[in-house]
Amino acid sequence: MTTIADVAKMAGLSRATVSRVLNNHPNVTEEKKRLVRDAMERLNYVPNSTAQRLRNQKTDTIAILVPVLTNPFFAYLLEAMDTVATENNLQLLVCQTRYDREKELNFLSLLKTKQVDGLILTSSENDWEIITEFTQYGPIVLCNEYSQVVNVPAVRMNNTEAAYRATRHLIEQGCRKIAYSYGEKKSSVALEREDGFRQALKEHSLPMNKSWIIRNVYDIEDGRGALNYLTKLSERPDAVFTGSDQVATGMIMEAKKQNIHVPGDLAIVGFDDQPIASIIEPGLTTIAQPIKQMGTRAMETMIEVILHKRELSYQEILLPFELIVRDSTNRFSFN
Amino acid sequence: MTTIADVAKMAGLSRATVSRVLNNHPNVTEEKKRLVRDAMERLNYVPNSTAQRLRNQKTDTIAILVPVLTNPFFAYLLEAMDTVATENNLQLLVCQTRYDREKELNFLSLLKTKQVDGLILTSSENDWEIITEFTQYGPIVLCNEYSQVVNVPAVRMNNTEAAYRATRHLIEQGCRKIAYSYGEKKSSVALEREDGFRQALKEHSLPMNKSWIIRNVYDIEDGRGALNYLTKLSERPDAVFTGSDQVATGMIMEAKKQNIHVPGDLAIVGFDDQPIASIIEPGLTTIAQPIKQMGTRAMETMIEVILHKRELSYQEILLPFELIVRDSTNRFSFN
DNA sequence: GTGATTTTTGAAATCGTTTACATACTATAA
DNA sequence: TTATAGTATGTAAACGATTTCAAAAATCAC
Repeated sequence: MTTIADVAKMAGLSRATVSRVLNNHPNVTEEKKRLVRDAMERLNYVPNSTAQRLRNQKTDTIAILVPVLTNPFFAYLLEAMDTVATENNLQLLVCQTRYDREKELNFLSLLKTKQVDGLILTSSENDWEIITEFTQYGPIVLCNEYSQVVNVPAVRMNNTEAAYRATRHLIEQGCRKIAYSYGEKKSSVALEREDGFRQALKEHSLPMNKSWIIRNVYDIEDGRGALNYLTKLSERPDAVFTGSDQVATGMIMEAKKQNIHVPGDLAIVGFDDQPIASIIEPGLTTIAQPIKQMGTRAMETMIEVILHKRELSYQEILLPFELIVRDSTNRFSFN
Repeated sequence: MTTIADVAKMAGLSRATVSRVLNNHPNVTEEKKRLVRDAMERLNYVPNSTAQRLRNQKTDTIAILVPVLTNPFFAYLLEAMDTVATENNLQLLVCQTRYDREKELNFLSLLKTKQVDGLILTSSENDWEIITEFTQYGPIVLCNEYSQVVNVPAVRMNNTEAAYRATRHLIEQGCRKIAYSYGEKKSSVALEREDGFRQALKEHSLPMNKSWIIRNVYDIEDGRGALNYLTKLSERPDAVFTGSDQVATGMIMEAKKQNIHVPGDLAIVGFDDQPIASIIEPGLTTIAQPIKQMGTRAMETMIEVILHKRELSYQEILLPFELIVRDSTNRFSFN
């Protein structure tokens, strides 16, 4: 491996001068600059970035914790973050937690071991008290998931409000027995949505049947299972508000298979407005999240801290959502 | 920041001994071990991994170059790689090239600058000669994309054969005027598929109309555009073989909008067998790639080199594909 | 108790950079 | 010419770990 010392020797100069050329310091004569550049060229020299990291005490890398890459919501979120990061010469370390507490802890330790300059959390398996501990090792920004306990910036959507609106929409469509499905039990996202859901039911004095709350559903396959579960109940719901378009899609597909009419027998609302929502038939009513904005703002906030040394503290960036109505809830003019 | 020196001081021992405890070296008395561990605990010490990387001359990180994260094909590929990497205590550095030559070059330099121990390429924008140059800086493995020019392992599918089979299937369905769409011009994947496509046409003495070859289509939106392009032609094709389920999906959606019947007016074959292929109506006939296997084998090959110091040379790992027939090409019993 | 052997520990070099400080050189002003 | 300021370069000490080598301590054999 060719090092700065080799370049220095070949150029007949000291390592310091070579380093100065490398970092565009002033006060290096054009002649020496040329000498150094020639030597670098000849030796095909590239600085070792591990050494630079050690010396400069920064990595120019941000860790992003996501549960899974295969959920489009997180893929698009990452894409947005990546765009901003790249523009600012920062690397992204993409970390898949697979909804696993242990894995998440390991990734959080990246901050401790100084492998990354900052960390963005998009979901979380551990208690907020535990996560709070890690804030002493480096900047953390929350995106999507959030908590007031952890004193850090949070970029998010008002999930309570969104769930409330989605549920109210179902009620307005004439649904009276509404089910709710979500993924992680502890997730703030799921809790908030459940709040909004309950609120809407309460406002209309509708019952809240415990067996209509389904947890641990994440993807299309889980959605199919959830639908099967619902159809086996003695008292079936006439609508379901799901935590994800993936799940809703699985439900619609299984409903078709079982000749359950959507929305006639069962109206379905998804979440995220993923491409799939407008592809499946019937089109899926869903909540459109400002994914791109969320990713962008989260990364920008991180950059403020990392690059511009801004102090980091609790700060809530609330982004707007939109209820997209499609046929999966259209009970008045279904064919 | 607390360093190994702090621990050493508190334990009343040397840095060397602390390091030995850290790395489970033999020949450290239980008593000193305890002393060191206590000190680490008290000081909440964690080794700085940048320093370890510099000293050990390895990063335990593999870079994976993918064009985009939002294409499920690459998301699933990454997931498979991630699984194997994690089991072997390796980190993944996910790099989005966005089909950009410059970006790809920058990521390739990660090898030069010793930021990663190895690199897996899943697509490629630069000439193979350029990529060959980088093999001197560290191990490269090809996955999906491939080339015989670069003397490195390649895990892939026989795309020529797959395209041939898909096209023949269309011909067997009675199609005679078949279009072909792909993304990257230089990509080996696209070239191979075009080969297979041409071969099948030739075998059946079918014409190959230049205006039926559509390039630069990647996603659902591009698929819509491609369909619009085709419908505007004076001589329209009666089938299209696309390079991706995303594109095929876009075409189906736009076809519906324009009242073009699939497969009656236009039969469509996709590629990848993404979830979407069985969700859209009509169901999409497509080639199922062994994504999980591809990712797994590629990462395993890399690990052989990194962890077990196996010599790396050209080696082709060919994996099987499957033609999944659905309604988008079923011209005999469509309703 | 002595010498040989083995185990345990520490001092110092190393990985490849950057930078504070010292020094040498150049230019300017009196 | 000399003092002064400013510019260009080099020396050596970081950054935080690991490891070689040597020395010290413990163990063993007689």
